Amino acid sequence: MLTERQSQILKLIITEYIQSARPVGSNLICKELNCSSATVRNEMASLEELGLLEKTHTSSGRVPSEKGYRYYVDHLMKPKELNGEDMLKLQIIFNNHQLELTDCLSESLKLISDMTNYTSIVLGGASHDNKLKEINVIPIDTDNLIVIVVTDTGHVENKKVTLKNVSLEEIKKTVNLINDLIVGTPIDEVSSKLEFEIKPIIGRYVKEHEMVYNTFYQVFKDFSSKNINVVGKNNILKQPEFNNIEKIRDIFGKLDNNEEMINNITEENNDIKIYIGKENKLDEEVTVIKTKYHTKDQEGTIAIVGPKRMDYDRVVTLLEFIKENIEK
Amino acid sequence: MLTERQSQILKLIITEYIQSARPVGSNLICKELNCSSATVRNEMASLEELGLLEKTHTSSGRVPSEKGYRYYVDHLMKPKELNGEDMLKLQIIFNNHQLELTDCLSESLKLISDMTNYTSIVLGGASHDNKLKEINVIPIDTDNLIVIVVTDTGHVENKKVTLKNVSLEEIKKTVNLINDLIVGTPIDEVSSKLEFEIKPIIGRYVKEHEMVYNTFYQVFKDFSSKNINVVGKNNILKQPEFNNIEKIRDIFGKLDNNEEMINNITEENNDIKIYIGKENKLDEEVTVIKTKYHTKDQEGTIAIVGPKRMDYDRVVTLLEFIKENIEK
DNA sequence: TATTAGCACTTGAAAATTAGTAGTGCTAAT
DNA sequence: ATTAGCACTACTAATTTTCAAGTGCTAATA
Repeated sequence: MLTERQSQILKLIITEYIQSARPVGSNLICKELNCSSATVRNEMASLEELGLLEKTHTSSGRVPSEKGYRYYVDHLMKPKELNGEDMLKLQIIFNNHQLELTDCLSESLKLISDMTNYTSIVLGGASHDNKLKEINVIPIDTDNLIVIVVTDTGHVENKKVTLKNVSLEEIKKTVNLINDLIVGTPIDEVSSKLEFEIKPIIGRYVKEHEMVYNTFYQVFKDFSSKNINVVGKNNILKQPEFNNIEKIRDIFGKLDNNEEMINNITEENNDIKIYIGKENKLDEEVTVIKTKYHTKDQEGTIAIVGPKRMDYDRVVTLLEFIKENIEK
Repeated sequence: MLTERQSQILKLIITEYIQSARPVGSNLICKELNCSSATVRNEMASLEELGLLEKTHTSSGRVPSEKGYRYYVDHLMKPKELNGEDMLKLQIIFNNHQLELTDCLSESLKLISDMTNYTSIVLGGASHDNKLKEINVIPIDTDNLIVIVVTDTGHVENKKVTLKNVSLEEIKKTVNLINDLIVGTPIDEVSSKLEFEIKPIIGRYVKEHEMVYNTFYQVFKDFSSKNINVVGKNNILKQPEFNNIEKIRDIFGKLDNNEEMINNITEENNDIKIYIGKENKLDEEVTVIKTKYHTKDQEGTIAIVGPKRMDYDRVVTLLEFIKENIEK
């Protein structure tokens, strides 16, 4: 456990470093406390001993270690009041009822991204209790048709499919079967229902049943897959830690790899969670702050990615605010 | 007009510079020609006089000027045979008939982007002679419904709209009217037909006709707007001309600004056009090679963006190949 | 016992110097 | 018309110098 003064010093160093990005020396700290720089140096040495601070070289000021950030986040940081101006801008987005939820999220995270110069991610998908409302087919020509799938929350997905040698009538039959038998089913159970309830039946009615089944199966599979939106990628270039091409290429490569992102960013926890450096799966150089959100329509993850030297309390407050606002 | 030897030298310098990215000296050239470096130097001086070459400093080798590239492109470059391996990879994409045209384009340009380390852009929109096939509404709850618009080529767009105090019956009436009166209309004439043929009529049937009209008007307006896809943005980071953060920020900022991109990239010419440096509206530092494509479903622009020191003949050949393949 | 003044020492960053090299233009000879 | 030869230029990379920021330790102090 840290003494009161050690806590103060650690906190000062971290907040200072967060905004200056330069190692913090004892002189700066001792002005804030009523003691000499020598005293501060002694304390700094202890904090370094504890693994909470680091030096960049023997005679440099101190920089927080990952453990230091972790301690700050767990014990020292106190939630910041949301700046009135920021709140106002966000509220304007939330109050625009024209916007669909996903757009609303993207817009507000874009705003946050611009305000903070971090990168945001919106990862969304149909909610688990989203139910199939209806499916519909529209023939285009003899071989091609559009399948449209609608959920009870108004999410629509469409796909153009090619079905050769299958009569429109057979397709309509299949569609009717689906509409009769599995409408109302939660979207992520549709695939199995399709397999166990529809597949055995259409064999009797439909000549090319294997092909038809596969087509619909594919449509639903695409439907339930997640979508991802990475917002304000360029803002991160303003961070001094991304000042060389190697790092930029590296992080941009990762941010652009949707599959990897979905795997690494998806969050199952409903609280705001903070993953510092090695704690996150995306990149050792960054911190990811994220949370799961869910509304009646939809659920997913919103995340902010920035350098470890991140304005933790501000980001947490902003994410909390967004989460609250979209969930109602 | 250049002498034969001047042409040779200019061409050698440009091709060499394109692949080395370093100023080209007289020694390198004289080995290719049967003459001394001094002779080459004299010729280089003339070419510089003509504005086709430049020096980076008094005693440096030569670098092509924009005018030099232009001369190369207009007079010196001869179309390259498409490399067998490249062609094979592209053909695999084109032969995958599962893919919709837009995806096919995006995939092949992604491939080109990875092969060349330039950035590609697919700018697409419904073709002018795309026709409205049908519209459809699906009610979600009392206030919300989904409008689905389908064209004869299988392009589908949907939008969730909120219509308070409007009965489902009234909406259905409007939909039927649209389906009766303007199905078959080219998509970019729909808006005006909506205004002059539907608007006057629904006033009689529908109580909140103003609101209903506006809703549908908005849906079609969204539908006909263009979409843009910038592919392989990160590859351009491998180009030595983008080796400082400023330039990266600058070009990425531009590439991310969709509106600006649509304005600056859209090409109306059916040939492959080359815009070098100041000739293009996107960025002085780059060259844009682009062409308009049109298939029966769709038309738009495909473009490649790279440094002025671009592998012109290769890119032209690749673009030509893609254009040919998608247009059939 | 905790704090602090003071000083020697370390290191990196920036500026200045040096050395080397790739290339030029010009002149005079072929 | 071409070319050998040479003086000259300016960049690049390496090295050195200078400077400031900051440390750790010791000894004095409250």
